[in-house]
Amino acid sequence: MPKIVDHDAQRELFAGAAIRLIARDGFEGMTMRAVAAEAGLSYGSLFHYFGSKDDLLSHAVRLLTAQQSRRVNDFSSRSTGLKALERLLFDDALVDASSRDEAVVWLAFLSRAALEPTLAAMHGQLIDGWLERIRQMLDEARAAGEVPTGLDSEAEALAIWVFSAGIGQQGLLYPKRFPPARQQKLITAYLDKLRAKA
Amino acid sequence: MPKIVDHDAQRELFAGAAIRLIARDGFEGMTMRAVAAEAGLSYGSLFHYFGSKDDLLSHAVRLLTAQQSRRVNDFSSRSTGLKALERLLFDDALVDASSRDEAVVWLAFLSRAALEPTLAAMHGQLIDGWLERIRQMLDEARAAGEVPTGLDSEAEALAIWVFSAGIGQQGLLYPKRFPPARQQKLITAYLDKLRAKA
Amino acid sequence: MPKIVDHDAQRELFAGAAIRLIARDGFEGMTMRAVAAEAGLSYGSLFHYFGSKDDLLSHAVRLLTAQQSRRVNDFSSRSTGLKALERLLFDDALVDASSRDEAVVWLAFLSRAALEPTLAAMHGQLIDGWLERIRQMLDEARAAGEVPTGLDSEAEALAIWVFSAGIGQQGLLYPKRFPPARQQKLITAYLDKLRAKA
Amino acid sequence: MPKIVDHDAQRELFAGAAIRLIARDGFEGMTMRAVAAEAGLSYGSLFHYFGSKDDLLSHAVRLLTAQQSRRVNDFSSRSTGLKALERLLFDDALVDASSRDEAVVWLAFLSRAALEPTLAAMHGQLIDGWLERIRQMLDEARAAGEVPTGLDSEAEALAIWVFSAGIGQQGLLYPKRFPPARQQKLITAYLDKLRAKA
DNA sequence: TATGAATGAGCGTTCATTCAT
DNA sequence: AATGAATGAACGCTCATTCAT
Repeated sequence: MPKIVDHDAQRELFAGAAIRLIARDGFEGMTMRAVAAEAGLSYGSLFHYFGSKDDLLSHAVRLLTAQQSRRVNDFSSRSTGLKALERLLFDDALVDASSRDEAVVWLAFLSRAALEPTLAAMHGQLIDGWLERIRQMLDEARAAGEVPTGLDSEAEALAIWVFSAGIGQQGLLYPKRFPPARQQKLITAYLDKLRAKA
Repeated sequence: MPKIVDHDAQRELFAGAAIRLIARDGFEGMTMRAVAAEAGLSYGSLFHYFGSKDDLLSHAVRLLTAQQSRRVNDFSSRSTGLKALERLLFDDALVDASSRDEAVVWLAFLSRAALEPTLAAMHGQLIDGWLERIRQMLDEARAAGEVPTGLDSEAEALAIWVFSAGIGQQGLLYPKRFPPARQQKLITAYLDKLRAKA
Repeated sequence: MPKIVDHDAQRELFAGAAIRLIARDGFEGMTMRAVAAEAGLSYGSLFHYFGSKDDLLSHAVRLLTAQQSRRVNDFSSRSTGLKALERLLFDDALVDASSRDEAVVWLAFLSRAALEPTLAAMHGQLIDGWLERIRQMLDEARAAGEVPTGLDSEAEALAIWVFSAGIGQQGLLYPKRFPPARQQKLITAYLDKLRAKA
Repeated sequence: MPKIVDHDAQRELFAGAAIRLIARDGFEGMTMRAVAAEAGLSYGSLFHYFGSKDDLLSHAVRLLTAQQSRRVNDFSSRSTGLKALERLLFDDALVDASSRDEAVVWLAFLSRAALEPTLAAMHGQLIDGWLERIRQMLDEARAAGEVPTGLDSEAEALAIWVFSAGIGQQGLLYPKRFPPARQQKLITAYLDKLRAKA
């Protein structure tokens, strides 16, 4: 009689452990043995759920980005326009103590994506999704008269994205000079410039 | 008398090989054997010049950043104001085929800096140096009347830095959507906003 | 359920292989690869049972000395007095073909103990145990009237120990001049001198 | 014009450095680079004077034993009988702080001699020389009436040798229990037993 | 399905030795 | 003769992966 287990729950258990360890030791520093130990499950069973380390890695990243995507969607549906955009960026791009682990894993992912086309493709899809959300918010803002009618929402979405992503990264790497409050201020100032033109 | 060799030249030979391999295989994917082969010298010889892999790694990063610092200094001394700043950002922040290797290594370095305080400190120093250069250029621009007199050059330097760094990173990771021309346009548009206020 | 193996039996398998190889190649000459091959198991497997070469080494020495200690205890419980002592020394201090490996490993251990305080401490404990056994036998012999009542059993135990240890070592290093028969004769002659005084 | 150097003096310089390093790091722990550094000479020149590490090692041991042989000869020529023997043993077998290095190297040598026939042969020759000196002293003592006329000087020389060698070794390995004074006492007590029979 | 023992390729590092100058 | 750079085999150790139970 097979033991009844929730396959997906076990997978998430392992993936969560992997994320914590990547945040601590980096992608390559994470070992399969350590993941099993961190998850509190046996070593051998890890290979029942993930065929290889790469498999686990990509699942962990997918888990991470799914959570982020869900948050983006939440924001874009809960409110509209520039205010929604600002709150989204505050919540998602800013890096503080609570989001540090995620940011470290994301950076590690980027570093690998620069080397592996497969991961680069995955990265591209995620970016496109986020850009589309931002563009929609900008269109809403324009319709609401918050920003100039001549605004090229696609180009501006790109600019906002790289700006806020850059801010978060610096917040992770150099928290002394880019504390959360400073990150906020930079984002607010940027959005204000958009508004000012109106 | 011993065989006459230029110690520093040999070190640069190895460090250059290391940079190429990091760009191809990542920090951890780079092996000492591969570096020796890439440099065209023997494996054992590598350890005459670098006591350990970490030693080689930090020297390679230092070489990279020294080159970047030198370029920044060149720009800030050769011309002045916004024009100088724009050329600096074009030359240094943009990522195209020719600067791809450097950008990959830099990203790998950032990824490690998120885990190791020593590298984080090194990163902080480099950032500070670049921020200072940008601030000086902004001050010159203000003195020349290119930007509003009320401009907070320190805060704006931060914004310019994270923006251009973010652009370069996306240029590396998603060249299809962020080709060099698009990167240029984004930077130009950003600087124009500064000017527009004047 | 995992493959069922006797963890301790595997450890002894490796430790036994280590002892044979130390006897052949010395402490430093023994390689982990050779131990695995000698034990008939794979290289990687060795590191499941011993975390490091030092770990294996100390376990091997411990195994050796445990066997010796057991023999000493056997002797001191099976018979008493000078006769017991003589048989103990014949069996334990003498070096012939059958005990050569043990003696070589022991000598290698001594050589390392002269350099490493940790091993020196281990050595001291072993010596103390053996000295105590010999002293007890001498006390028994004195109680039985085999040796003079004025005998200082502690000092004499020391003398007997260094003498028999010295003989065994020469038996190992110079078997032509110190064959087992000669070693026996020297020990017998020494003990006779004790008796003669009675 | 070749530089005028004292070939043998350079060799002794290296050999002396080797002995110090063996005493500190063991036979295998001694590296050729460290020897050159310790001798204050260049690495490459070491190989002008010694064709290989083994060559250096055997020369260092030869230097050590030559010094010991010289001392033994001195004693056997300067005085006679039991008194000479006692002084010889005090001076040569005892291990105190000043002779520790020599004793460590000697023990390392023994450990290797157990593995290499060449060194074992060298060891045998040295032993034979020392045994012969002791036998002569015993013969002198017998002629002088210090020991019983029935004494088997050859067998007794063997006994004295292994006893004093054993004492010295314990003095090295377990100085707390075998301090120099205790070593002396044990030797004196042994010789007294010889005399007592007279 | 679950477990952890078994495997061996690959890593960074050391080092005696050789060799060009 | 003197120097130290060059070489590569060998070492201890790690680790993802496989497999027997």
